[in-house]
Amino acid sequence: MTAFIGEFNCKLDEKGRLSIPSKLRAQFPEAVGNTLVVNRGFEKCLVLYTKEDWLDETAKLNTVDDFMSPDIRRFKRIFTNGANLVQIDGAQRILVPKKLLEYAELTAEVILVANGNKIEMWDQATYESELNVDSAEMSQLAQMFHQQRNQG
Amino acid sequence: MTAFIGEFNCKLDEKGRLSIPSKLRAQFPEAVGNTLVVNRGFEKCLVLYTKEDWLDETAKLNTVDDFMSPDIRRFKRIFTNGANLVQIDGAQRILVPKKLLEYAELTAEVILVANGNKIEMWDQATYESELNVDSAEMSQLAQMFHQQRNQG
DNA sequence: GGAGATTGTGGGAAATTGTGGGAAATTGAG
DNA sequence: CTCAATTTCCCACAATTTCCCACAATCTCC
Repeated sequence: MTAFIGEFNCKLDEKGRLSIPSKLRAQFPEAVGNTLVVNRGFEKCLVLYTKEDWLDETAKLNTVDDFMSPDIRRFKRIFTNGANLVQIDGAQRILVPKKLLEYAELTAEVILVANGNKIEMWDQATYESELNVDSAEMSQLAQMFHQQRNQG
Repeated sequence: MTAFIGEFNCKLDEKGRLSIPSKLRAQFPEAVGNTLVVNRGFEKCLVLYTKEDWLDETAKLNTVDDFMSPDIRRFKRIFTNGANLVQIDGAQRILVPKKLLEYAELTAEVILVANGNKIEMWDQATYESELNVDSAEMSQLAQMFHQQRNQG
């Protein structure tokens, strides 16, 4: 599995193109070629995957059978529905689909953040408020994480 | 795991480059190569890791699935927040990303402090006020540490 | 203490990267 | 079929980063 590192400030131009910082580009495995997958994130952000990691992600979905419940089917549909293939152009940029731009309310200033095998795309303003925690909340989160981790 | 020792005074030049004292450089395991990870610290400082140690830290995070809960995702984000890869150049320097310089308000005079497998980077002025404790406070802190430690 | 080696500091110049925009190609609507 | 809108491809300029060299400061060993 790929594990990306880094946080980058990028700009969207008026055409909705986002140039991928070379530091990040350099972390893509050879095999990526020029194709990535963008999808909606759970929060108000987008998520970039290598095609391979995306397939792993969808494989995870398929471990739960559609017969199970309407909600399962609905979740899968919504999750899969936002996914888009994007090509990296000659200037290291991708064209982000309009629908997704609107979903994440991306304007000009965008932050790319590595998160395991995913890369999240945030509007700068949104990102800053997401990261704005006081130490009380932080320690609460840490505790919660600790519990969840031990439960599996 | 690496365990660094020492406290060093360094200078940032106008390009934002920090030269790593040879005494510290000598403590890096061979395997480090020329790549380190810088991140924001909880306090107004930055933190340096070897890439390996950083991956170990984050591997813990990746054992918990993102589907789990919003809080999990938030915790991961806050934790990995400003991480950046940096390369050591031919003159034993790293280029500290502007964003992080601003965050820690680093000016010319910088202090590097070893702290387990991390190396903290402080602006000299900030560091001095951080260390400005009287003995009453010190013993109070020690007591608190002891309690927390026994609670787990 | 002095001479040579090593380390720290600064800056110039080349290479790379980021950004913008023009024009051709493609698509879709009427 | 034609026109408009979007997408793709390409080029060019600006900014940043990287690479390199040179000098200053410090350390080490004799």
